[in-house]
Amino acid sequence: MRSVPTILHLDMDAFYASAEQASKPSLRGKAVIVGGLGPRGVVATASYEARAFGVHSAMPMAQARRLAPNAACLVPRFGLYRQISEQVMGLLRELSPLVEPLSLDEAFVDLEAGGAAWDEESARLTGARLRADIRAVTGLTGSVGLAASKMLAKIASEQGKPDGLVVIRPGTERALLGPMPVRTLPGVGPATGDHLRRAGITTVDDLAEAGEDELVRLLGKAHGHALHAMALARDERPVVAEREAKSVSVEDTYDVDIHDRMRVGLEVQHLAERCVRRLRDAGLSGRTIQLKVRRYDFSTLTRSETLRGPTDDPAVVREAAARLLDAVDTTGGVRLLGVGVSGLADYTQEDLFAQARLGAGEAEGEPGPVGRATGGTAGGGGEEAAGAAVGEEHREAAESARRTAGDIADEPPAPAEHVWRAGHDVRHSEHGHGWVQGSGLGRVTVRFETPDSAPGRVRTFRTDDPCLEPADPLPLVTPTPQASSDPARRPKSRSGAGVGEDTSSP
DNA sequence: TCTGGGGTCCTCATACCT
DNA sequence: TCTGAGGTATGAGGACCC
Repeated sequence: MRSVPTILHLDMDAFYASAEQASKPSLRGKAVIVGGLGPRGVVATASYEARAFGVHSAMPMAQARRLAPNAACLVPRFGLYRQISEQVMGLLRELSPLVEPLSLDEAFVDLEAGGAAWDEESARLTGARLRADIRAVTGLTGSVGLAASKMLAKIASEQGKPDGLVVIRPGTERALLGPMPVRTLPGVGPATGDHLRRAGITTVDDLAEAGEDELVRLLGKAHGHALHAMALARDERPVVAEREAKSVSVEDTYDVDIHDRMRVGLEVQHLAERCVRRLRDAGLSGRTIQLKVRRYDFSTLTRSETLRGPTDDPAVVREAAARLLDAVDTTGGVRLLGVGVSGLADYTQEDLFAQARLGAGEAEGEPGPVGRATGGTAGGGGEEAAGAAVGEEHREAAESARRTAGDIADEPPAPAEHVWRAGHDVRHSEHGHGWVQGSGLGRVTVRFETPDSAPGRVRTFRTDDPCLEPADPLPLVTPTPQASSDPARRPKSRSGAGVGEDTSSP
């Protein structure tokens, strides 16, 4: 393990909820809960104001609403979060080529590899500057942890939350970790935590004292070794920039359990098609098809089948999923269905045909998947990508509406109309930009405000009002001409002037 | 109180091959 | 020809993460 705290972990504070507050002035300082709004929804993120009521991630939304009845509850807008995430990841990549994103709101950076830090002081300065840059570019706050390993950097950023920076000095790790509960360590969840508690192990010190053999006996080889090393603050995992996806899957939880076997079959077909769409969008194909069924009693079954070769053919995936479903008993009803593809390969069916043609005699160069154009999913123009993401959300909204409608009755298909989802942006030809505060009974309530306006006024319209249409999210910070492209602002040089006294250290 | 969605990794059992 | 050991692939399930 290195002897300088030059691994940085960034964790954006209450990311989805903060993004919503930044985009909606009337929600600033208020309890905001982002998550599924259906009867089986759970909380994805709660603002710190909502957390004060006891609301937290993964809590059933119904329970969250009881705890914080006045909170604003919004569905996630992944298009917006992806946009902001790209801005943040861009700032991280200015520091080092070794950036390992863990999710939209979290990443590791190897500052040493990028020359952005070489000792504790330079690391601290770089971390402080990064936080300032994130705030300037996105309007949001993030917490930074700095340490000599990934595990410790992550623990440090957790300690810094919200809106802080914590450095764990090399040499102090064991003393710091020792008294912490075992659940602090990554990879120790509720099940492992319980298991260890029953064995009398509750703190990191207890883990270290238990010894490697005992931990292997309790938890198995891989987990036992890994946990023992972590308890001794040993973590040699490098920051890895490029990680390839290993599987692609889609799943849906239904508002009401599905009992009708025919309907279950149809849903599986739809899921297979959506899964293939995602697979193709990523320029991938896969060999193993997996079906997931969660039954009425929450028991979960998976069935999988490995094909002779990779495919991205919707018919092939649909048929495999249908075969797998044949082997599953769904009497009693199902609450969730999912279809996934793993054993991924970096080419599509068309490539296979192309390769076959080449093999058959068209002896041209460049046969492999390397130079393949993948149709603008990654790295394309920012605005275009954002538009695509929003479109995707609208498609998902329509899909969700279709599902819900299907749960209620077998009615003839309704005429196409907009689905007004809470929190989503809209534009009114007369009142301008706003967001949906709620809808129902043929009415939609809109609050007209923008990220840089004062809290706006609320108006109610008919859901089919022709003046109202869905809109793309507005940028949270109005871009200034030379923002972030000014090299003088870049935290690259070794002569950085002092930045930020807001740092803390344990 | 009633538990999402999209992933990764590990363990254990089984089958097949050498 | 039979048997067992070991490696590898596959399938199911579970824990964990954000």
